[in-house]
Amino acid sequence: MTAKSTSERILDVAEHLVQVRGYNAFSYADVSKELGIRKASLHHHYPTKADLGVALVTRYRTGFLDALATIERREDEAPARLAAYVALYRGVLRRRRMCMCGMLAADVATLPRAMRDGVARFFAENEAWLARVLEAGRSDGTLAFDGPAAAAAAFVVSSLEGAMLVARGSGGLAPFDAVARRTLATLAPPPPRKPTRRRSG
Amino acid sequence: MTAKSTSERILDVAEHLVQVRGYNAFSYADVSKELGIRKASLHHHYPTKADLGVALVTRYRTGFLDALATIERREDEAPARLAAYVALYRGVLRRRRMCMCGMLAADVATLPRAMRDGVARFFAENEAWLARVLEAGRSDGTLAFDGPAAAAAAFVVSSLEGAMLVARGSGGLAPFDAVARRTLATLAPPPPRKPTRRRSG
DNA sequence: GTCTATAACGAGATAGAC
DNA sequence: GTCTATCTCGTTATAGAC
Repeated sequence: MTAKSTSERILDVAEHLVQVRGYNAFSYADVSKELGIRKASLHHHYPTKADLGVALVTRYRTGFLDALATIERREDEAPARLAAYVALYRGVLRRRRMCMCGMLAADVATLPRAMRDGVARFFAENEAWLARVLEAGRSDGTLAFDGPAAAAAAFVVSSLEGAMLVARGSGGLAPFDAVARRTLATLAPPPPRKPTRRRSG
Repeated sequence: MTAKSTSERILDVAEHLVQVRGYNAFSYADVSKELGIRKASLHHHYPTKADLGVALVTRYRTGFLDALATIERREDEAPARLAAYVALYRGVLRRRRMCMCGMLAADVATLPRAMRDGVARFFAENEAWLARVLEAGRSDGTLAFDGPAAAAAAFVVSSLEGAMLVARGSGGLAPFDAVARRTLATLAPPPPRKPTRRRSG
């Protein structure tokens, strides 16, 4: 564990600020205060706010890809992979943050093009990964759903992003968990036989 | 149709700006330009931006309640009411906007308390209305789902808000429609008998 | 109710010393 | 790579004439 470079610590602080306040509600001054370093020094690492924003999106997106790869190494079954995917989101919310790209999706009309492209790519990559997992689960019978896997994947991403968004405005983890459980239940295979009318959630 | 008062036209423009850019990315200058009226005049109607923000949330929230009441007058069956509810969201997205309270939910950390309370109330009222519709539908057999109606209602709101959010970043109406259809399918009663394995979505 | 004028502040950004 | 100093602009907000 080498000590973090200044440019990385800038990204850490800026990422947190974007996840909590949004892209347009944080400033170099905020990062400066938090890091105990002057504004001008920040501009040395990221000349413009757009540069910082692009670095932020790129790191977040590739970090997420890494996390997805880790899930695939650790879990073999589709349902376990799905659960780990949900846990990824839950971990963000537990730290009282919103998914950074969900946040940026709200700000999208005000973002430089390179950032917008990064955000779109984040969602595309998430859905592609999920679609693969879902399709595999349907093939081996551990999951069940109708229609294209890509559509089911988009549904999962939307539900989770929406659950985070709404949970921030209302409650916290409990509402998120309820929505997440319901989303996963959508993909569960039907019970073997003789449905004795038991609660599924 | 009486001519709109200036204070209402201010709300119209500000609402649009919030839905597209977010609360922290619009200014009195933007509204001023759009309306052809000086910034100082805006302050006559809404002394501070917080005042404007609170008026914005209140009007949006009560307007939504009116729309829900209209749905209940026009549609008798739970599935039709649900479909009309989804159409409400779709209409917002079709105009290339995001649900204003979904937008404000992203900005929540930067909002004055009165606005936060309004946003929370918006979601609470939406979920309460939906829960009533869902419970009625389950009672008369036009809908089917497990668990408390309130949980299913929260799930619907989250999915739709998330679908709007993600659709803005990626595609447009088509991805939203796909998610909405899938969300509604979650609440559909099982087909009568002999499921001949046909696509449900 | 709308205007001109202006205050007070914070934003993103740059120059140049160390 | 960090600093001080400074610039320019946009922001919210106020005072007071019309």
